Amino acid sequence: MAEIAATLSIGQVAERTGLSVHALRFYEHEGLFVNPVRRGPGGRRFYSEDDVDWLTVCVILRASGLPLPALRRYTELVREGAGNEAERLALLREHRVHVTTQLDRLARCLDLITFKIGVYEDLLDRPPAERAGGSPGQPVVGDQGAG
Amino acid sequence: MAEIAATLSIGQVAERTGLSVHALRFYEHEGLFVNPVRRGPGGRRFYSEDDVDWLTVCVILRASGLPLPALRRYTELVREGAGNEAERLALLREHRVHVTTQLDRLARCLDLITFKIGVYEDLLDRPPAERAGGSPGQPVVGDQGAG
DNA sequence: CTAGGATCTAGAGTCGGCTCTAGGTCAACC
DNA sequence: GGTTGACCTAGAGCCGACTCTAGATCCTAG
Repeated sequence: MAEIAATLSIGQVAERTGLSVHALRFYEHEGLFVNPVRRGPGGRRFYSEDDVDWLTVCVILRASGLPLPALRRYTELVREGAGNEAERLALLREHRVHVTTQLDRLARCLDLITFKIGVYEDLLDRPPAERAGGSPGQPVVGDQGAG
Repeated sequence: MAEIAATLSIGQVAERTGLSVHALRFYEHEGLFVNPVRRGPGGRRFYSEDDVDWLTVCVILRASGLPLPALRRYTELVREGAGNEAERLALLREHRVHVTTQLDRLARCLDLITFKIGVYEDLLDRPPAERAGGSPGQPVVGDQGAG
């Protein structure tokens, strides 16, 4: 547990989290940090490894569609400290429902896409002669003749 | 195959597809219809069941994240008719990659969320006395003490 | 005949989440 | 001492995909 790199510049944090330096300043402005970002000489921001860990969680929550206001709320709860775990849990559970719903919907979309891909693959596998003979007038798939 | 409801009003189509009437006009403007939308007396739009079928596909493709320009391109290919199936297939395959990537990412996000939910559930199941005694100073989970 | 509701057009506005600009400071190197 | 290059602030701009507005038209019912 050596004291390595307790202070990271905004550029370094951007590189590690995948967020842009603009986004980091924006997140700070939006109250998405648990602890106030410290400043070095000249007013430059310095971050800790804890900040990076927190941002990593934020990135994942954002990637799963948690809107900024909800993320801000969650941050506030964490900032307030122990005692509000039930509310944090509720927020996470609500979000999990969202994510699973999204996953289900996407999976159903994937089914359709895969089905249509299959239809086109079959169509392109068949030689043209065979195609001309096959059940004329019958659309291969719904979309007005084989969309 | 009786000739029922060959003509639907924009309101009816909105209801069936889940798109708003505004969105339907917008889609038309954006070239997302395979066939030109016919007009009744007074310039009112009338749609066929085929239009509804097509829109249903559009809705699914949009829901899975296909951007409008790509959807327009696909529409153009279908409009052009037979002969460009390979290009349609390529477009769909590319999109499928996108969707599966999205699914993977979401699934990984879900893992984290579920993990954090588990942590909070454990925490809230334990009686307060027990909580006070448990490995003091050790964060329960990364986020600065139990995010 | 009139009122209500659905529709029309063209174009402006909204929203979320950044992203970029302008104009400036500061430290380090050549 | 001049030039990078990373950083600063405040605020404007952008993007995608609608959504909404205004003002007009049209059909149907009472």
